[in-house]
Amino acid sequence: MTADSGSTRRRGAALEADILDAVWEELAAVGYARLTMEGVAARARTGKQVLYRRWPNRAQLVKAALPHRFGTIVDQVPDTGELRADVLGVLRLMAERQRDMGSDVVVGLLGEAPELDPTTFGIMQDVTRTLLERAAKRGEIATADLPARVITVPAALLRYEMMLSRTSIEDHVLVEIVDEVFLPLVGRADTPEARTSGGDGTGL
Amino acid sequence: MTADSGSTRRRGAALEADILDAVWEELAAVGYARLTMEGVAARARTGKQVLYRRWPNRAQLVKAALPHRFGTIVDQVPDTGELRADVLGVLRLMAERQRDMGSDVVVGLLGEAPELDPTTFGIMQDVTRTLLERAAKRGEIATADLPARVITVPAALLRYEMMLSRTSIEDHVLVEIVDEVFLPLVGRADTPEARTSGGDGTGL
DNA sequence: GTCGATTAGAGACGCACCGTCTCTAAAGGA
DNA sequence: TCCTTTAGAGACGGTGCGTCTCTAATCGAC
Repeated sequence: MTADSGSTRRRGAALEADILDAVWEELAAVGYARLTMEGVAARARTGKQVLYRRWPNRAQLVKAALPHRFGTIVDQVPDTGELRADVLGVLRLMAERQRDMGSDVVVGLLGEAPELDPTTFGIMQDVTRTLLERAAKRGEIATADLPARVITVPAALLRYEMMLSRTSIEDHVLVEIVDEVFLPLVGRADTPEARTSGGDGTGL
Repeated sequence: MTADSGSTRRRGAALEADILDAVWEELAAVGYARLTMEGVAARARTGKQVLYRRWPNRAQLVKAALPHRFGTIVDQVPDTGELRADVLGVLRLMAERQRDMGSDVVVGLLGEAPELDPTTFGIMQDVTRTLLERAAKRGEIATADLPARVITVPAALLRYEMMLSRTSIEDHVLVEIVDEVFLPLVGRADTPEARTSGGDGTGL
């Protein structure tokens, strides 16, 4: 639906942008599982060869469409002055993205692109570490010097949830991850026993 | 490689068992991504129709092959008298299974079988709860009455790790999940600050 | 033991999509 | 203006899907 580019023949970056838009529309129309190179080419009004000249396969094509649509998450990290709100904000960003792109994209990509992992998934560790360091500087937590395993917990739990559920993630899940797991783990000053019984996590 | 069944025509349960064995061999030979119905049929020396008569698609077929190979995990839950060893034991069981079936099976199944989740994945919550209740009864932890979100943490983190990594999970990852995340969360009596700096988790 | 219902084994079939290849002509730079 | 690049279009062989058809082996009923 990129409106123009009606009659003239597109090239280079402009063509590429149209193609990635088409990927996005195709994703919305049929989902990742039934997205085909031919479908994308048709929607972008171009030939398959044009696609294959740029990306070796479906997974790489879709992977390229994501930042084209979203930009990097690093530019959108919240800074509210409170750790809980920061982490929750980041998780909400992730959930929102997944809602936009359809629930089967992440697991689909993962299944097809073994080499996808490090760049795409490693970023969240840096983001979370940044939030922790800010919180430590504010005195909100004792130290940001936590094991990588702990730092990656919120993103890992959320992504696991995303991969399992075909539907979009409800907000209370994010709240639970933060309040029942992450904050207790990082030892935030004012929530030592926030997790006594089976609360539904919607409080606060 | 089920040895016999050389000349006579198989039927019913015996045939089914041979097919599921063939699935397993095919999985080992080519991995989930390149496993085909035709390949399985050929290896089991039968026709595709025999497969389709029993399972509607590849995902269901493979899903059926897993318990045929492994049995249910519920029958193998360890009971060592110590929470840490119990949880670690269960995680090792999961990791071992994944090592056996190939790293791409879980994510592959997940991508193709939306309806797979609840039965297959929900079991770990009950297992972990059982371990916690035993520990509580022993007085090792204050209470087993923890939020579901916390109880599912170890299995969730491990499965996330399994889905990301193409290779098999190293044992120190399991140790980290238990020592740096799970035990601190359930508030085990004797490990209040086991998580000061970036320990490698191999201790003990 | 014979008969009838079931279903295994084998393969052909049309279909969808893959990834490659070829060709013409439009675009853009020198 | 010419020349290089490459878009747009489609054909191609190949693979695997899921369906369908046919023969004959097997099993249960009697």
